[in-house]
Amino acid sequence: MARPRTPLLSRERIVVAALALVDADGLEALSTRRLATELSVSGPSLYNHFATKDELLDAVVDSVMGEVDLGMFADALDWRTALRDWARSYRAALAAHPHVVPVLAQGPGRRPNALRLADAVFGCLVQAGWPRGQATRIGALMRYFITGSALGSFAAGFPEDERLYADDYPHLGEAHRLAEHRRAVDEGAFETGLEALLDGLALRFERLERS
Amino acid sequence: MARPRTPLLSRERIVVAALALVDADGLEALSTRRLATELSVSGPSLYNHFATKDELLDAVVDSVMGEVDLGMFADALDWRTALRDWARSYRAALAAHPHVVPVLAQGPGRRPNALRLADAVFGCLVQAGWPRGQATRIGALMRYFITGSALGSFAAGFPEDERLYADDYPHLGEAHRLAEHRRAVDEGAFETGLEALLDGLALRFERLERS
DNA sequence: GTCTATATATAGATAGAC
DNA sequence: GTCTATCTATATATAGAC
Repeated sequence: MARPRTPLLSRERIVVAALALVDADGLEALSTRRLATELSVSGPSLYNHFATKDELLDAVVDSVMGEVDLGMFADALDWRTALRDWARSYRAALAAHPHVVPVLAQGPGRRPNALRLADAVFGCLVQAGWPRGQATRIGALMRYFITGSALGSFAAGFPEDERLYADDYPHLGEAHRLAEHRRAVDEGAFETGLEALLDGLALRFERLERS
Repeated sequence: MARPRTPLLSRERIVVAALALVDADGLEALSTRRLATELSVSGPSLYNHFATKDELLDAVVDSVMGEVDLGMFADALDWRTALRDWARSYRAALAAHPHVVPVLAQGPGRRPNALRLADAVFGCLVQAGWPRGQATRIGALMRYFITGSALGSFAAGFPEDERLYADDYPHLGEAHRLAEHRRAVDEGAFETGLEALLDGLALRFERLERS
């Protein structure tokens, strides 16, 4: 096939297909061949749009960060409400694409959406009255909790084979039933942890204001 | 070479070398060929000790879980002290081997050390008076926070090139200096988050006891 | 901007000699 | 229990025709 009238591919089409592939079968399933097949083109055609596979992966990762809502920081509510809403949106975006979490947990690098997110969180906290050092730590610890929440289901990690636990793990007698309640357990743990974290931070903020 | 008098390899020697390789260059660097070279044997020799590469990887991952101290749960101090000490030991073990975190965050599976850990944490919380449902959530949310903390450095994720931030990210003017203080930032964030979490959980525990 | 053909590297795993 | 030889599959990427 020669050059088509209108291009078959675009960076966006490629990124969308690549993300779908990663979501379905994991990062290691993202090969240029498979991606090209999915897009009904030949492998080398992709190199007209991305110089290397790494450049493509970067775009895929940042597209996930682009799904995170940052609007709550503009409206300047209190820091606690903004942080809660942001955390939920952030987790939802990551949990929809768990296989990209290990990559994006390496930090923003030069990816615009990731940098925009860091900028918004830090700006909100400083504006609310947190000292810059503390604001940095809060940004970090929130990312720790959220990426950890999206990296893997807690409930689904326990095999459903009841006999596995019986003899050796006295307290795990009901662990084989965790997978059934996967969503409730995982979301309950996230919400409990989020509120506990915010309560703990609020205690520190009160102390700060009194001094 | 024929069968040697004393075996050149053992499961333990292989696991230790494999972990060193993963620590140095990441999970994808763990190939049977490279591992064999590192051990001064030929590739296929490894298959006398592990049936598949997956079986080997499982052993590597569980060896990291074996580094986590669980002694604090036996002495039955208050749950808060035990949880704090355990969290620090857990994070230290994982942070020493960040490349295995995405695998072990998938849950315990059938790995004995991982199951032992889950059993100890859950048992401690229930014994301290937490309802079983709450204890499950606390085990989950602690794992979220700890794996997230060990998955990647927050500080090291920001490029040191000052010009990157200047125009587009008004609040990140000092972000290029984060990498310098990497350890202080990452450990400070972990400690702050850990104490905030424990404070928030303690609030809930008090409420529980009053009712 | 897409194609076919291909270069080059590397992977996990098996067969069978010793 | 280790070896050599090899099978089979798959990867990223380039050259050059159209």
